[in-house]
Amino acid sequence: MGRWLPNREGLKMDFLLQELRRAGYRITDARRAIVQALVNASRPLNPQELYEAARVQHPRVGLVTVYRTLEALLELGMVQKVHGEQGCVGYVYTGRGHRHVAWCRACGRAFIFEGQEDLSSLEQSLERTLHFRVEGHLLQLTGLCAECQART
Amino acid sequence: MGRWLPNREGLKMDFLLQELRRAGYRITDARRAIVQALVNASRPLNPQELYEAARVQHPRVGLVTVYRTLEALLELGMVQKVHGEQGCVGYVYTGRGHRHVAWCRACGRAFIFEGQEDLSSLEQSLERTLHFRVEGHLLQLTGLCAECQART
DNA sequence: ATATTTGCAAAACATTTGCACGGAA
DNA sequence: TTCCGTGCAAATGTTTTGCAAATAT
Repeated sequence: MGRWLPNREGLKMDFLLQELRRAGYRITDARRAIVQALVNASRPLNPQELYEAARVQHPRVGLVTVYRTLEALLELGMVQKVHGEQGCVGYVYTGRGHRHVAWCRACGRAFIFEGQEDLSSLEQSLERTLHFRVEGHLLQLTGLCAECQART
Repeated sequence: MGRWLPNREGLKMDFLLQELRRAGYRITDARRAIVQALVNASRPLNPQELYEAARVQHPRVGLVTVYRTLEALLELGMVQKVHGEQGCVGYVYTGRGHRHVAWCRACGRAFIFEGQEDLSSLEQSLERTLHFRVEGHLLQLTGLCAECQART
């Protein structure tokens, strides 16, 4: 792949920076480094890990700025917290829209996919039986990705 | 309701204590108080809140014991962590089996229901397209319960 | 020019651990 | 009697806050 062509991660990074700018945030070296580390990550990163990854690019960045940037990206719906069986395993870039996450417990990678109308029948059933009006949901899957199944 | 008849919460409490005993845990005053506070709660409680509630029954209980008891109950699948839009809102008794949670953002109550095979089509689709083998999932809903809708 | 953002240090908060005593089985 | 469980205190780990200096717009 020629290095003068933007790769997939470069596109994601530009998109994220655009979204931040559109929302009124300023684009700084710290945010660039954090966003870059995030989209380049092969798996969800927690704040500490993201901090360490961002420091490669921008050594003066502080952990606090990582927290603040994650907060902004969550607010904008660009990033999701990923839950493994034992709790939060980190944050992952999901992009805009209704995305779900499948997390491989073996390699730790997260697979992002569009949330189809999978849950509408469940939601209708809740509405009918409990009269509960569903506004949002958290759906995350854990298991084994194709490669990690093959590796067994 | 006659106080000599076990009420719904009393039955839940007995069940939880039995399950703890079956798993090899000893039944102590601290565990009794914590379990009682948990099943009597009208909404998910965090460790601090559960600690305060348990102290009504057993003032000598320590916060650490609450953490350790919650850990045991989670391990046994008797209790689930409840996630609101902004993060964890506490732990709720769910009983054995595959249960899902709908959390009302207005009154804070959690509604527990059986997990039907809602997700099997989604899981099959993941299997076909990504060859991802789903082993477990986290599904929680947020919205408004019937009473809180009426109250508007 | 000016309002946001940053990084530091410290505070606040949450959770876990070591250990001697107490209590369930 | 035996070993598990307890509560305390302290350690550890995580996230937030106040603030003066740096910087994007």
